[in-house]
Amino acid sequence: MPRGLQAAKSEISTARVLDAALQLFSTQGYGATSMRQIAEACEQSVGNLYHHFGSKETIYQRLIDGYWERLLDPEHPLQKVFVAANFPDDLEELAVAIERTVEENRASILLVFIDVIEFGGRHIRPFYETMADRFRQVYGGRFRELERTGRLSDADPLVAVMVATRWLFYFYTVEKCFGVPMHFGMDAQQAVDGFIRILRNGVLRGEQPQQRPQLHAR
Amino acid sequence: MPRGLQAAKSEISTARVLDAALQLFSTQGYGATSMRQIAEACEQSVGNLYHHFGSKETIYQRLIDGYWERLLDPEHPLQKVFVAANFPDDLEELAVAIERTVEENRASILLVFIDVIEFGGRHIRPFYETMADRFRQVYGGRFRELERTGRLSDADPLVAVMVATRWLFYFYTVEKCFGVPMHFGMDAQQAVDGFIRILRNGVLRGEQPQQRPQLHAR
DNA sequence: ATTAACAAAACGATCGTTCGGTTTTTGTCG
DNA sequence: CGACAAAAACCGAACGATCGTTTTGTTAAT
Repeated sequence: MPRGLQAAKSEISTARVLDAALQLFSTQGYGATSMRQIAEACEQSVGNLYHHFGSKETIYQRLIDGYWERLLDPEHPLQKVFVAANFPDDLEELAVAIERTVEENRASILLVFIDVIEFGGRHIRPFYETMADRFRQVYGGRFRELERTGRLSDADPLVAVMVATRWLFYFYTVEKCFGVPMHFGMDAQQAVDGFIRILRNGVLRGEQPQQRPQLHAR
Repeated sequence: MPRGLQAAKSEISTARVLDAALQLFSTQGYGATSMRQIAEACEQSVGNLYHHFGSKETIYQRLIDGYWERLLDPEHPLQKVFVAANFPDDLEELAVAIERTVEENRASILLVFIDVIEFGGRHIRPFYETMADRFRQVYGGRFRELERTGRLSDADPLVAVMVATRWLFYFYTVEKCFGVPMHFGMDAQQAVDGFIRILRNGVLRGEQPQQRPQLHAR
């Protein structure tokens, strides 16, 4: 069945191949997963996989690209929270969006760590650079008006958003992807609620302006 | 050379083998690293490696155990900060201790992620359970007295310490181990200083008691 | 007839591990 | 001390399995 002018209607289910590969890569790593394992899992011949994908790394790259596109889609809940940019009032929404994102991309997120270890981050680097640009673009402008309201303390709001985003993302990643209790036995909801509360008001009583010790020198 | 009554005096440099293995595992993953690569890197024969270690996984296990013991050593800077428990005044010291810990254990920390991916966290789980116990033990008692001073807001101090510790650890891990800009292009010192400031005082002006929106339902 | 889709065998390389054999060290007896 | 078995250290070939990929061929759609 040759590819026609309309959308290619190939016999093989590409999605099924990618699903199988994702499941195997994310639980064994890239190098430890074989093409024969992938072929067996999606009930295809090894030869046919090479016919459609060309190489093992291409399959892996397709998985990374898919995750990337899903996350950068303007329709994605996480992007909507970013665009709305109601920090710090939207912290609960941010938490929920990140929780769902991690939940729905468990395996893909593990690919990120696999890439860092086995490829030196080669496949994911452009993704995070794009994210950083978009981030500064959205919040950079937004915060100039936010600062004028006088609601924020003198903490750098850009740092604050980064702190919140990364902490939540990492917390849910450990919680949902790693399966290892790396949070000192803390309960998830308690930890997230506590984190948000601290983020807004700090751990010290706010009546008197806090003295700020000199930050450590380098 | 049979092992005498005194400490075994083996010819082979165990440290050299482990160093080579750590370097390879941490840059390629476990499954993608071969015994022949390790043997070549430490200039030993494959047979001799099996004579002294028995299997590839044993070498890996020894590396995990070594990291564990280094971190749990009461003389380790990080443990000293934990025992002193001057939260939140010691946040700068905590940051420095964690930065140094990550710096000096770059490769071993990558082993943790390798374990999560390729072994489902089998080798590292007991370690984090021990950490959690010790953590609650130290800070549980400490915070009962700290709360009586009235300096802390009503945020759960145990959550606060966990938040701080994990955030710093993860931040420096990404910074020093991953080599990928995952922090939205934020500068390291700026981010850490900002984080500590936020942790103490929050991002909102503290004059009036903040209204606390209902946390999201599940 | 042409070409994509698919399957299976084959290729050279490499995997973790074992094994046979040699070298080196050690403990013991004369 | 020297001789000598026992044991550990060490090496490299070999084993069976499996790796990513290619090749060869057949089937099915256009």
